Amino acid sequence: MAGVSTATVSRALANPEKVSEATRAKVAQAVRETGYSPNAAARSLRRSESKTIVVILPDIANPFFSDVISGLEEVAHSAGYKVLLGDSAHDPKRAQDYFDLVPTNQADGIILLTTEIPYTLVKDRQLKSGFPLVMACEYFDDLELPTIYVDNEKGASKAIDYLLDMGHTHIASISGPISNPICRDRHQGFLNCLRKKQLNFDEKYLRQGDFSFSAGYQQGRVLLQMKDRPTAFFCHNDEMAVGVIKAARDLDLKVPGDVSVVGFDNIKFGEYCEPELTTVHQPREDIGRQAMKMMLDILASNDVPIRQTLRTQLIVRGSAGAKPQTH
Amino acid sequence: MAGVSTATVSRALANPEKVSEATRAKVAQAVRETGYSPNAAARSLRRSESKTIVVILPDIANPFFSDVISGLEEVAHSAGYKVLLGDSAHDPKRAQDYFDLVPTNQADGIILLTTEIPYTLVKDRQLKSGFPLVMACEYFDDLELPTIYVDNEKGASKAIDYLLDMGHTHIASISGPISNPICRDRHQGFLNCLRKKQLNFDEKYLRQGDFSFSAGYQQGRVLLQMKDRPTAFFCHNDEMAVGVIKAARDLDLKVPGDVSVVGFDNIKFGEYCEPELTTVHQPREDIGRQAMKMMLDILASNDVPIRQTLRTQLIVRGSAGAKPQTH
DNA sequence: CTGAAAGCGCTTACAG
DNA sequence: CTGAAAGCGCTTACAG
Repeated sequence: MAGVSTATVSRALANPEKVSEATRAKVAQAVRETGYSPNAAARSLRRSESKTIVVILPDIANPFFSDVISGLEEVAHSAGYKVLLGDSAHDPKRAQDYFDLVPTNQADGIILLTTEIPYTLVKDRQLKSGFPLVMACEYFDDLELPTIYVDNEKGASKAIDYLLDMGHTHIASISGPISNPICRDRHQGFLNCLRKKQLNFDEKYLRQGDFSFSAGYQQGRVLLQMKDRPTAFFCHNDEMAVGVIKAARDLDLKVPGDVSVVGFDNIKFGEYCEPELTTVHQPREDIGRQAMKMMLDILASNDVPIRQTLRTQLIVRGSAGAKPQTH
Repeated sequence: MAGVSTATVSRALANPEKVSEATRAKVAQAVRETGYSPNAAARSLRRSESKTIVVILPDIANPFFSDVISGLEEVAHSAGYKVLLGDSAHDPKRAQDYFDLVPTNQADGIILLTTEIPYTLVKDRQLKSGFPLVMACEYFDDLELPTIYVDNEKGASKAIDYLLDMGHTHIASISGPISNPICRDRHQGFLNCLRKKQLNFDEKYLRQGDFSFSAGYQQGRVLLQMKDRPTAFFCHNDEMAVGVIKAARDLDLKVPGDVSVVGFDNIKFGEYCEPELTTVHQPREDIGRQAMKMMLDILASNDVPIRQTLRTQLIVRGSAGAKPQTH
């Protein structure tokens, strides 16, 4: 229709500078009239790239991830990449399926936001050097994977130092799964602070949850019903912290009058609960942006650092206060 | 390696019943040894289908959508389809890009969870009969699009009848954008209930928000500072309802003692705020499942209904109570 | 600056 | 039940 070969059309569309201005105009006109759009499958086949990055996350419903995703998409989009979101929570077979998108050329790389997938899956891929795999938010401690996350030990320390400064000595921890390295780091930060003050940690004050509201509620309830109940809680995420606050309310305990609660993540909702949540902020969009930049660097065969950490920030609101006098 | 032609390998993998058992075994063995995986781009090109469905939603951070997505993915996955999530919120150009995935063969269909995208985009596609487009949760009232959503008018009526039964006569409404048909339906349900009781609606009690926490907070604050402030609020979603509760708290008003608040959607978080939220439940996973089934029906050239509605349910918790005596 | 031609890796109608 | 062959729609090295 433009009176030129398909080769020229291809060039006019993909590398306009390789084509004369007159031809470019004719092609553009014909494209407009016909409503032509290039077939992406054919292009993928020819170029062996899909311009798609898969992001595997444990739970779409967790508001923590939405900001990470925004950051990820921002960078991806401006580089002409699409983001395919994969929820792995329900079964490990799904994670497998998502990983398989790379060898089948449906995706160019994988960004992992969770360690809750079969370890061998990651290990095998990581061994093939050149498999484009980036980890964000969490990490595997025995794998040399390009990773971007927050200094969890320091983050926890900020929360615990704050509670110690308010006089608390009986501090409980509602941790995420202790198999998770970031949870171990946070717990380490916790212990370090106690040690500096020559305080011992009583193991009965440590409970594990799965980062859900209800885990926080259940574990909080158990701890609050102990005869020497803790006067403060450090929770490994905000949803569990909100669960603890509800447990306290149900037991007629005031927050922060009777119990102080500190969360982790700084999700939006923390500003709207009662009392407003004191928490440790993670720069979620930044994590997302950096992770996608790392991925693009890998795909461009640039060098990428193995691990990179960002800073947290203690956000002081109303859910933590002085240790109660009577205790 | 299996000593057969590529045609036979292809058949052994895609239509095992067309191949002898011995051959099938040889192929399977070779696949295992080589780690072969078929190139999806080539398959897409040949079959002209991508087995990918794009879902366009206004805001990934809104927890309302995560359950819809679960339902969508459940059905998609079991039919061998992938789901590509697209956040359209930030700019309309993105929505355009997502729509373009269909003519370029990168996606087989579009599921829309929002009306907040350029209208012409949808209109043009809808005119091309056969363009695989399904709408869920919301709808365009002047477009004949296969749509699955909830009976919003009835849903609102359940909330309002409940408030009227408790003696409230000054009920405020914090609506979503009134340009949104589902918001008009909800408001209509509201007005119908008042009319049945011979009550007039005072327009000053109607405020619009954008479904965010902060919109609920701001509009709630304005309404609660009126001299004849309402004794009850009907909010078009739960986040705005939570915002109103916070506004009441900041003004030293008790919920539900001084003000009753009812939300819409029944998001998880409603169970963890104080007081727990009374709200109208939407069967979100069902909506998702049905929407994806409609899409698969369209792709299989089966007939699909233009509009299908599901039922809501009033969830009574603690945020709404009797009209205060003193008022 | 442009065209002819080859080839990316599948799938499938056709022939045997 | 199996193979040879064509073709899906691009892109790009090569030649002019």
